[in-house]
Amino acid sequence: MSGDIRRIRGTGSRQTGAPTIADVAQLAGVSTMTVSRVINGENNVREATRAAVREAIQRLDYAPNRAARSLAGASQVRLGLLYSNPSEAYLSAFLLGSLDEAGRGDIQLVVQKCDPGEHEAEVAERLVASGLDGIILPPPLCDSPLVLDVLLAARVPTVVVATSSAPAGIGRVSIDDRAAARAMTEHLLALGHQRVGFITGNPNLTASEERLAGYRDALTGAGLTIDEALIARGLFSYRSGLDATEELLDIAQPPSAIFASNDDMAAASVAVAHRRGLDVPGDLTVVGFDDSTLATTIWPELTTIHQPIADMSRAAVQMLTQMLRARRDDPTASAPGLVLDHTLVRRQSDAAPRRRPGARGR
Amino acid sequence: MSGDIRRIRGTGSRQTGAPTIADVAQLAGVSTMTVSRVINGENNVREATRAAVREAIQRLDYAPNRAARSLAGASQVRLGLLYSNPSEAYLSAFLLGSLDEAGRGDIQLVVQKCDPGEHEAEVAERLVASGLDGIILPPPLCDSPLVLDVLLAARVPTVVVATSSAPAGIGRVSIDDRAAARAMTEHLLALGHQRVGFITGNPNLTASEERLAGYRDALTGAGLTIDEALIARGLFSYRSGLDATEELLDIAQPPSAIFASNDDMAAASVAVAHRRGLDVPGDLTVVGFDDSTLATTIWPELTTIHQPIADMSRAAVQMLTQMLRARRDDPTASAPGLVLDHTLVRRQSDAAPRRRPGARGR
DNA sequence: GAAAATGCTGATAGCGTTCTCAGCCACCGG
DNA sequence: CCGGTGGCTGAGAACGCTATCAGCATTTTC
Repeated sequence: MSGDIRRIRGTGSRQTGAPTIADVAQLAGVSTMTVSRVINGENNVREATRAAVREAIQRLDYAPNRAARSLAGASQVRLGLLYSNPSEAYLSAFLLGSLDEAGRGDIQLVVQKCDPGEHEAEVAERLVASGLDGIILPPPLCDSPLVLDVLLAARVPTVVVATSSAPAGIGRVSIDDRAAARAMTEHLLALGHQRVGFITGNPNLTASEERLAGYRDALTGAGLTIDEALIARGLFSYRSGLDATEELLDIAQPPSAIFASNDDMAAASVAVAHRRGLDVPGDLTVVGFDDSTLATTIWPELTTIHQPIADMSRAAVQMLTQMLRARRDDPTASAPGLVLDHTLVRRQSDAAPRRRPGARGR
Repeated sequence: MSGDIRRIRGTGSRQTGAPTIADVAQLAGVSTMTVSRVINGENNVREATRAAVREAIQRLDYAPNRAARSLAGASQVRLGLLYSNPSEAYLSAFLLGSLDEAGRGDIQLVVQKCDPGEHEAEVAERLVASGLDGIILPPPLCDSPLVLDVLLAARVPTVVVATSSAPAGIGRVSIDDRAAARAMTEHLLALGHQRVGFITGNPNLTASEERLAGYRDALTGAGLTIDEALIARGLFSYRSGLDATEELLDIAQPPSAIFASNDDMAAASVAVAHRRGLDVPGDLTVVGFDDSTLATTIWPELTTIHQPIADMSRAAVQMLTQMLRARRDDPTASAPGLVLDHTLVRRQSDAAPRRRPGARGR
């Protein structure tokens, strides 16, 4: 009877055909309970036993049945994803990543929109009240003190994404915005640009400050003084990018390169440049940040910083489940932080400046 | 004992506190099985009994436990969502709608990307092999014969979205693209435009044909002859829109209005117009289709056809679950079709033509 | 060296629903 | 009046998992 790995099923119509925990237990020569322990990563199982169970799981290609699991009391993990109005491109990448990761575990993702008009705190409260196990906050909500306060008060495990600072007890996934912005600025300086304009992002987001700081770092690092006239305020929106670009190109000594804090605004810079008859990158170099799809749909394609959005949201889901588990064992466990890598993607929107920079308008 | 509606629970830690089917049964004075029958809308329950059960359900505010349900029914529903490369805006709206609907039921959504490079049929086959209960196909895959053939052959219940024709046995959710395009064209004619340019979409999608047909309908309906020079070929992409617009504006008698088959291409038309120094809508009216976020981010905001994307994907999920249920009872059940309403959204990109249309260039 | 603590494992009892099958009743035709 | 038929209902067994608690070695403690 020991060789009976593949049991014959299929007489009863209710059989699903998928292997169950009992099949695994039988193959591994242990009880179902032990298998359950291995699956749930409990630490009171002997290493040898654990290995045998793992092997059996592998061989049978076993996956736990969600329904049974949550029914039996291990309460289906439900994670909330509270978003407001990021760009569509960001949101879809973010959703894809988190969905994928959630699908891997037995995690249910509850996606909730918080419209700009609504009171953020109320929406957050409602979400918490609906009995979620944890919450993921992509930008721009990741920097909303109101929302964070609600979540901290409710003691709901939370992970913020793409912000540079998180309160204690809240997990964080991000890239190093400052280093990335610095690298991009240094790239522009290396091309020979002397006057590099910068368009900031929404001041409510810490990422905006970080990127600006990176820009300043690079200039200072190169021994240049910072001309505040070259720093225009934007809000991450296309529209704000239009205004900021007009502003930058209207100053006495306009920049030969513009570094926008995101691709939407960079696209706006390109649009303004074109409207003014300037060639990009011939007359004006424009670079962005994020590497959203917009970066490759417009012409010329944007040189930008690639931010692994899907990986970040995936990591956020992972981090949150880890936090949940850690918290069950030790309610005072602290929250981790994770910084992922960025890359500078060079495309067609940057070039060395023309010979006599700034001589044009004279 | 009859007054004991609210039972005291909460001693055992596994108790959830929510009323169960047994509570309802007890209150209604029937067995759990009868309650189950009422819940599932089976017709072999006496009307009086049914009413009593309904009443009990109301009083207890009972809601069936999803986990238990799917466990007992062996029917955890898993739906696949196979997408390729629609616009980010479309995808995120689509995901949001379907996720929301899936969350309402106990449905798991498996989202799978089919990259353009890969063989669609293979990806579809792999998806089918992974044991999904049904598949949703948003554009552009909804019009891929290869994918549809695989799904039909595997007899996997499928719903296509935003295509005008579905093979027998495949459900369909869409809007009336033809009527919408006709309405938009009639709107332009009503404004006084005599020469209305049209940019077609990707010829592989039936929606493109439908929109073109609607354009033709309107012109023919108004007693105008159709000038084929006013119809430029596009592919739904921004880039293709640039080329098509150049083409339209270069003909001998250029149009005073351009109707692009989607917003991306309309945005491209606006960009080209601006580059040529034309004011929109002063010198050129530009209208789009879809009402993607792009429509409201660019300047001027686009007059367009609003397509309820999230509602469509929601409806697709609903339809698929209905199909699954119907099929269980009667394997030969046919697939339904559903047409949702569209709306013409008027913004700032359309206006009456200048006095002497076409006299400009002379 | 006995008693108590610890580490690992398994038997059993649920979790809340639906499915199967059997039973009851009323009605029908012969 | 009997067997058959069909409508309605209920008892009990799944469904696949985890919680609980008991049991057995093995240590540790006094």
